Amino acid sequence: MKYNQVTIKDIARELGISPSTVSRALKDHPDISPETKKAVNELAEKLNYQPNIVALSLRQSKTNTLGVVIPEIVHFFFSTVISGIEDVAYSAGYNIIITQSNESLQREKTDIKALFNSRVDGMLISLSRETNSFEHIDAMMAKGVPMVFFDRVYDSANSSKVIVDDLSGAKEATLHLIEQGCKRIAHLEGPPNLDITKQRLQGFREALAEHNLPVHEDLIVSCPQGTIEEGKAAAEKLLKMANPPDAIFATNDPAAMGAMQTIKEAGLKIPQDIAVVGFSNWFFSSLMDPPLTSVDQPGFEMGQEAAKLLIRQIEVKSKEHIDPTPETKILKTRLIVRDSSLKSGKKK
Amino acid sequence: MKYNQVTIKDIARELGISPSTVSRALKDHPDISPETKKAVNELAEKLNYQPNIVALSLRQSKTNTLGVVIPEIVHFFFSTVISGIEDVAYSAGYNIIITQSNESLQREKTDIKALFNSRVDGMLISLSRETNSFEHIDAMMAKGVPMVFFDRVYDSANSSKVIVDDLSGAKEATLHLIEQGCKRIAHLEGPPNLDITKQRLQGFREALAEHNLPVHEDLIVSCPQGTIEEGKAAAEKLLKMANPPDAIFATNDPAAMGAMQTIKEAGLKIPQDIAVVGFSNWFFSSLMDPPLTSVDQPGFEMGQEAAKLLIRQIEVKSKEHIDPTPETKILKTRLIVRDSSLKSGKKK
DNA sequence: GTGAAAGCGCTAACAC
DNA sequence: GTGTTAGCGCTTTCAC
Repeated sequence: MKYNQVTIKDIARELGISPSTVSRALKDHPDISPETKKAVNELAEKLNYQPNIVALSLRQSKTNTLGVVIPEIVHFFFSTVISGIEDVAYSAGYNIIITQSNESLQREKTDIKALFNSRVDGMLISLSRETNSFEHIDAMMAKGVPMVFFDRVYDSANSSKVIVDDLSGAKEATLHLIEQGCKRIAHLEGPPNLDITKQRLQGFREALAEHNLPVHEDLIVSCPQGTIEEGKAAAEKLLKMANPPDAIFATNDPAAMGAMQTIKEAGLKIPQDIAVVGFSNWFFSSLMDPPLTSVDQPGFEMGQEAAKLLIRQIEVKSKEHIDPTPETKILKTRLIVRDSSLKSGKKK
Repeated sequence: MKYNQVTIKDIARELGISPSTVSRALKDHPDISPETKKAVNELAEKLNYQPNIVALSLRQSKTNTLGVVIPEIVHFFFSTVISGIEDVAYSAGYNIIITQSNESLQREKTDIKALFNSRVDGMLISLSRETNSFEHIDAMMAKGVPMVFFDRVYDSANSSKVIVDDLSGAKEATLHLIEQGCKRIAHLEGPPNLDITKQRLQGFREALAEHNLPVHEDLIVSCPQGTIEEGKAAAEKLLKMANPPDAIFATNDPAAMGAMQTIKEAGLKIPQDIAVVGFSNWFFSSLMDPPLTSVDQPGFEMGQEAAKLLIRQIEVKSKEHIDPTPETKILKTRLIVRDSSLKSGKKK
């Protein structure tokens, strides 16, 4: 902005001293005499001087800004992550620039390039659903841009990332169902190309194996888009079976909701006739009817951890002039049980 | 960032020409010969030259960045607004810097100052719940910083704003209940200091008046924090009355949810025994059981309109060197009826 | 058609 | 203790 903003020069002129003295006085440099400091600070206050960060950024080749590339902002999980990022960034004196790829690889590329042009000090990235090539990422890493991936990560040896322990989370949820006496547990899968889908299925399998329960492959139903409709369709299919399941483990929010709707419409009780657990977040799940027991994903914490990792990386790099070794942080999920008061009727 | 990024100078040196020529060639200046342009562009491509936006910003006193100050990011409505802002900003070539005040006046002040120091070209602001003094805003306006307020606006003559027509929305929702045959309609109010709270109550009153229905003041219950618990408490109080209401108009999401829970727990049917409408957004409301008829708030559109207004203001100001006249944009809500199939049992 | 020079606002050697 | 100078990367007069 122009708006003839007051600069260090204005203060210098008015006080009959040089701009560098003003600069030093403002940052409390030991060389400057107390009187000068006082005069400068008072005038700065009076004129409401505000340092021009853009000039500073150019001068120091450091913008104190983090770029964020996220698939979509309007999503409970991602907005929670942003909030966590903002929290840490604010405390550390960084701004955040948000871009959303809208799940498009093309947009993701454009966004990353734009962030680079803005000379952000580092980037926090969650890949789009479409992303299957990584030259745009590799190019940035080659330039030495600090990057931290979260949730939808780039699985490369030399990139830092923050992920959720999906396998353990899924296992824990499945064990909960088993403890309640469920024997035939269905599994609603998510998008096939995502790693988390595999992890969650694996956790499901491990829980069954631990209790010597067979895995019925026909009880594993795919919900590739993660929509309510898919959840409904899946539940309809399952209910029609000769030997329907006594529980459903839905690995995404909307599918769980859809399934619950269908079950209730069929006149069945949750969890007495069919128990349902979800893989989602406490907020939505608590609103379901009945409230859904679910695996809580620590979005806020993920944002915080990712930002911390990135900031550490940026600062190590600028001070020690070495590339810090990539780190991976795995966050635990938390099973939030909301059907405990109901399960007694079911336990055998 | 340092990362010895290639600059215009590098290209100039390699080609044995001057930086100014390179600059002109890159922006297709008519003076430059086709051969020079070709050489420059090819080398730029080869070296993967990326212009340094920070230098550009300093030079032109224009950052192509919009600052956003929002009470909280993790909120369906606000994240939707951000998405709308991002949409328009991206198309117009602007970055957005997000800050969240966390409903704190102090944070709001800090955020606004930080954005100013970053020399954003303009600001999009939704006030914190605490904000009751406006010097920090006035100071920025005095400096000539373009600002547009949205949703929680600064009600000053010379500020642009985008708001929702809460009065009409509330009226429409109430009329819907009246048409269904409801006679004793309760009103759950929101935070008392917000203007929207008054508007919504006013709309409610007008609808009743239009149908010559009395306003029962004891059916107006305050839910100042807008929490689920408050909604429950309010419903409990209402159900205990000698002559309980036959409908509840809840002016915020969580209160509607809480009320619905209490009503269902009391063994009453929605909407046959008590109809409920909310003032919220389609997404949440569709998940309720039964799905909630509600007044949809156009968050995405609000973000878009606010960003458009701001960008127009910025560009007018920079071109014509005049302060554009403030504009107010009032967006219509949309009543989403989800109880139409159920109401027949109720109509008298 | 191209180059030289100045300047956006700030800081950091280097002088004295 | 303070001033002078140079420069971050870029654009833009003003020369020629």
